[in-house]
Amino acid sequence: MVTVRTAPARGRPRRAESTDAILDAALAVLAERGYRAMTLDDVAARARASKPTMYRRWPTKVAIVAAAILHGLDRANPLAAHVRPASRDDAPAARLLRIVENVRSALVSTPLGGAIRAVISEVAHEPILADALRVVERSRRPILAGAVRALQEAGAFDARRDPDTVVDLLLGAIYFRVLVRQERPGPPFSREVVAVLLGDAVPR
Amino acid sequence: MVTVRTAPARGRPRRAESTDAILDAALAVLAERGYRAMTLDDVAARARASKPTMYRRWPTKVAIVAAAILHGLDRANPLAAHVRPASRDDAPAARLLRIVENVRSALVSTPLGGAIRAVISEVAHEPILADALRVVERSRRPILAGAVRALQEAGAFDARRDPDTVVDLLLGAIYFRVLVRQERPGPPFSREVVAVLLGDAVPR
DNA sequence: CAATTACGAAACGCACAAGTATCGTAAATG
DNA sequence: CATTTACGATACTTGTGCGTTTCGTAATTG
Repeated sequence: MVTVRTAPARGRPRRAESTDAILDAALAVLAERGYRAMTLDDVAARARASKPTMYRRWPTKVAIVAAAILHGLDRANPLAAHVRPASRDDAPAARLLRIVENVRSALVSTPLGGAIRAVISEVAHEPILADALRVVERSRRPILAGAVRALQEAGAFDARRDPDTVVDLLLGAIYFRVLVRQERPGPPFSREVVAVLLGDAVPR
Repeated sequence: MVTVRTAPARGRPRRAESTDAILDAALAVLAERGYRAMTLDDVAARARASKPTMYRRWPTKVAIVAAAILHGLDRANPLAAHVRPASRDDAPAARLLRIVENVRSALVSTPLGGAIRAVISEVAHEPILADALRVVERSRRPILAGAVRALQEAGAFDARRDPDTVVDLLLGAIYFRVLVRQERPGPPFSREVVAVLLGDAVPR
């Protein structure tokens, strides 16, 4: 989380809990109703805050949504542990599978995932959202690409292939299933996706 | 195209060119401005038609957008030939590559592709759009899955893998690059994507 | 205690876009 | 020629939601 040093602090300080509550509410409403149907009155009500409190923190609706997504990302990193973090000690194949599965479960069944699905079309015309989505994307990519590279070094996967493209295939399959085919695949789908690349050498 | 038999026809008939012009305009505006910012006045102006003319044909904005997408699909099938149609006579690998490339170029640089990118987030809350997107998806899937199956039968690809999942990887990679990574990959990307599955045995 | 800033509640201004209505005219049928 | 329906142009109605303002109160500093 990037915190900006603020002025010396006069008068009554802002409630930090409100900030969190607003971003959580925004994420939830976004996932439930989509970007278009999400109103700031909804968010305010859900956060038990007032609109002026929101506008004191962010200037526009898109800014709030972008902040909510980054907030969701901050929140997801520690929480991803509930599935089980992919550790350096795993066998490369198991490690890859675990990361893919984390991404799947995040996209399918977390507020951040719902929010991403809701804003993905807006991104083309809202630079602020585009930046936020890029941050999310880039937070996962190196981990995944690293796992692919480890497999290549271990001789388990063709070393001539570009790891970034391989990541596109893996994550793309999940996004495609959810966004285009409009389904909510479960954990077995992650296994099958990884198996397409590694054959039946997918553990656990 | 599904045409519904209409009433015996009294009075002045509707201009079929207007219908086409409206759907073309809708597709273009959709791709340019996105669903939210697209106004029906824009569409009417671009189609050189009036709003009543539009509302005589479809009842709501979403209905127009859904019709435009299906119209774009009708229009794309013959036009996909401009790239070069994948024929039954191709070698399986070449055939697969050609279909993937067709999908890539359609998504990246065709009005239908732009429209799909624009509506993909709305789909979750607009059943009419969800149906339209499903029609598009299902129009391509069997062709792709068939090409995968041919490769499996030819022994060029692991026969134990589910062809539908393989299709998700292929198309997903393209959609992911465009929607999430916000890039516009060119033809080489199609080759690299297919190469991830088939190795360097990708022809042409 | 004075000054400053935050808070919730409520109301408001305002722009914008979907969908409708009106009107004079055009194209079809019988 | 009478009837019916479509057309473009234009104006209109109506709802909605962003962003602002006001107000009485609370929390902080000096």
